[in-house]
Amino acid sequence: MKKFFIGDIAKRFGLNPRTIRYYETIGILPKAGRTESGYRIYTNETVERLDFIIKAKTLGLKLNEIKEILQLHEKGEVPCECTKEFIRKKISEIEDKITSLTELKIRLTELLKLKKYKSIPQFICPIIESEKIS
Amino acid sequence: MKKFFIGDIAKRFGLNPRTIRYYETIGILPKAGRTESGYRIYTNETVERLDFIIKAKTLGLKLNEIKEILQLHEKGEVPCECTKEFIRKKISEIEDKITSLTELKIRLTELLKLKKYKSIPQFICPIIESEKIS
DNA sequence: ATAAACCTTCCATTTAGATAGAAGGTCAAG
DNA sequence: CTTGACCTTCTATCTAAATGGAAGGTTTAT
Repeated sequence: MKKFFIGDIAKRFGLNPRTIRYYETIGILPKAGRTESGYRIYTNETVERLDFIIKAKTLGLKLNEIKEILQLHEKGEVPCECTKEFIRKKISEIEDKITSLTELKIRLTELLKLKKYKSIPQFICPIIESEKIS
Repeated sequence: MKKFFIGDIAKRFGLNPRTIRYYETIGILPKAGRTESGYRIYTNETVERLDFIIKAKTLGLKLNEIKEILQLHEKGEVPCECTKEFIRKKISEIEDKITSLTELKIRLTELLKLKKYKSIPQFICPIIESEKIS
């Protein structure tokens, strides 16, 4: 089996080698094997794990959520229920964010439409201060 | 004119006194006057400034953006153009965020609908790995 | 054999916006 | 006059996810 150094892996995933070491220190990547001189060597197993991590991140999971899933996996459990729970929570957070961003956008757009700023000299910025905060 | 201590102001705005000192250190609040014993004393001017800051924050401006606006104001300029620019940028950011959150939500929702996880034993979590990453 | 390009660890810094602890001085009410 | 609730500064910590620098050892290609 071909051995990979950290730079090979980093390049393959477009990551900084430091990031991969960081993942090891926070425990979402297993401790890498070492060459005689102390260099980390990686096998396909780690590559697959990293692939998993990146997909999960793309889905919006946080590193500590990914860690929980991986820990279930280590214990021999199929983490799908856990993952589903994270995903449900994530969807709900996303909905909340979309709602408040949409409201904010409406407010900001209305602010931009205002024309008569000049008449209120005691304000720092009439755009902001003439806003009716809900 | 009544003098206010930092706690009065903090209470009025629902802030931690530390936050108000923090705002002073980062330069979005002016250096407060002091009593003989060194206590910060606040006047209506600071109260108005803080009110401005909180409204701007509610609009989604970052503290360093607020600082820029305030610096324009100090220089005697009406910062509305600057504010409008921030607001335009903010709206555009919001639109981007809404777009990607919406896409993410669709993907996550589809993942939750999958039923046949068990058939793929070599995966860490089939929900995540059977995902087709764009 | 030597230089470039790696790798290692340790410690610190980044962003953003605060918040916490400690040690000590002050103010106000009873 | 004392007690509790303030206030001060200084330094450190938090989240999240890395990234940077320094000092030093290793590999690889020429």
